[in-house]
Amino acid sequence: MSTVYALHPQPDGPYNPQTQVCTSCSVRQFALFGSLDEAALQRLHYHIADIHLEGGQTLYSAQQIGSAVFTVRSGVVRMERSSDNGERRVMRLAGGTELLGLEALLGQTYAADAIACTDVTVCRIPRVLIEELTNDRPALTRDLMKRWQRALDEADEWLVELSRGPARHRMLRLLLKLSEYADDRGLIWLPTRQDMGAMLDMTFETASRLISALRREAILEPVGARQARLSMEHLMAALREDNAGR
Amino acid sequence: MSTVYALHPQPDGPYNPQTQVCTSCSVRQFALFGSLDEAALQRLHYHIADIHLEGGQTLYSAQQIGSAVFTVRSGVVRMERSSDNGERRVMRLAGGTELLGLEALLGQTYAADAIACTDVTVCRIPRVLIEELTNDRPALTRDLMKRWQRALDEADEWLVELSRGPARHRMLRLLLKLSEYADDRGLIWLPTRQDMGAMLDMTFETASRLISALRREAILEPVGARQARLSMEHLMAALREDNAGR
DNA sequence: CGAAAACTTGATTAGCATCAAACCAGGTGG
DNA sequence: CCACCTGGTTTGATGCTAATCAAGTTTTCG
Repeated sequence: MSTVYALHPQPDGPYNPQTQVCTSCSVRQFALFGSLDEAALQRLHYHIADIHLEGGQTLYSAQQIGSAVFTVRSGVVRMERSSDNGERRVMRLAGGTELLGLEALLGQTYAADAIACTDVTVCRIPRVLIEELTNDRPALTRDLMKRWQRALDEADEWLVELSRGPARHRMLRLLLKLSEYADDRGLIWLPTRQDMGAMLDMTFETASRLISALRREAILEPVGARQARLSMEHLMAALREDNAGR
Repeated sequence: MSTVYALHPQPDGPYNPQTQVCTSCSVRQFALFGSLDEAALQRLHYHIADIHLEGGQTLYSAQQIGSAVFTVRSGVVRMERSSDNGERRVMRLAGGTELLGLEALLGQTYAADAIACTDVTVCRIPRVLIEELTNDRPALTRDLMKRWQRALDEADEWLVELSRGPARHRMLRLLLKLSEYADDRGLIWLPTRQDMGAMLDMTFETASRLISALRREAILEPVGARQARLSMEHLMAALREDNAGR
């Protein structure tokens, strides 16, 4: 069911080892190599692979020895940890231009599972390539540090905004977070109730009740099974009201 | 009440601008400059200040423009954010050899308040000094990246271990975390009930009830007002039992 | 010593978990 | 094609956990 590309990228299937893909990459100016010119890209000795995943597939797993980082080009990826007794906790989400698996650059194992929520395209960037580039490109290290800081900011946000207060408040904040990853038609990805529970530390029944309530309040309108349209005005109003009442 | 040293270190009082302090620093081999030899330390143009804080004093505040990072040499510091309506959330703790305020190196404002929990000694390391050193010491950048990763690991741990599950479980995990910062006599710093509430997202009454219960169970024995002795065996037993029951 | 802050404990209530049942959509095999 | 199954979802009934409100005690500090 779930395929892992972190260690053994296959030369066929979703794997596409053309470095040229970078020069035309839609997220390049925001991504890691935004500061590199085309000449520098041509000189790369190692392959940047283009990977496609369907929702539910695993990009990499916690405890694996990581030999690459990944730039998300489209779709949403969730970072989660699950304990031996089957309990899951989604720690954060990652969307366009985000860089995942930074710990691999330090020779550490991956700290969490990275699982595609929607259909996802990512670039696999080998660690050795980063090492090669940083030798003559000190600007890249600063870029990497900014990536770490961004990950840290996200972690803090989940701690402060999504792990605190009553269930309804947490759900509203989650919807706000999901709106950051809305597609071009303005639709957000709507997780399963189980996943919502793992994100917000509540049971799936509670998540279901909350979503039903928000639908009745016209904050949310499901579109198909895994998507929804948000009314940002109603959402914002609900959040304000929610903040006022504490 | 709370003094801020981040922007304007005073030449008198707790401020001690001797670079020599580094060569004899008790945490140097674990800290940022562990890899620097004495000659390199002598060449530093900028002062590393030695700062002493009492419990409750602020090291720096969120939103300040940071011009320095800080190495904790002794004591415990808490990182917290408080919203305009007075709600606080402690995001994590930092103890010996930890490096705080990394975001200052990227020209960002501090992301949280850093407040001394116990009496604390820290080194103030100006950003310009780091910049100077990284020019001819690429190993330092890798060291910095490890610091970022460590902060991220801590953030993840708080998310997974201390922001999830029933109140008693979170309190037990907090005590385990506090045991990492035990002093030489084996005593842990015991936060106020308010602070426990801000760390674990519960009311101070609930925190008080839990601590009282744990005292009755001999997991915890208060020593003075702000300290306690832990029975690690009892604590571990309680945690196992707690994990089994879910 | 007196006031303020922190802590403890009790009574009540609200919010969420748990247990349970029914519903629905998509997929499989007869 | 339909019966069936499975996994996700919804909703209801009930109970437990932790918030809230309240009072009293201890500690701290000017």
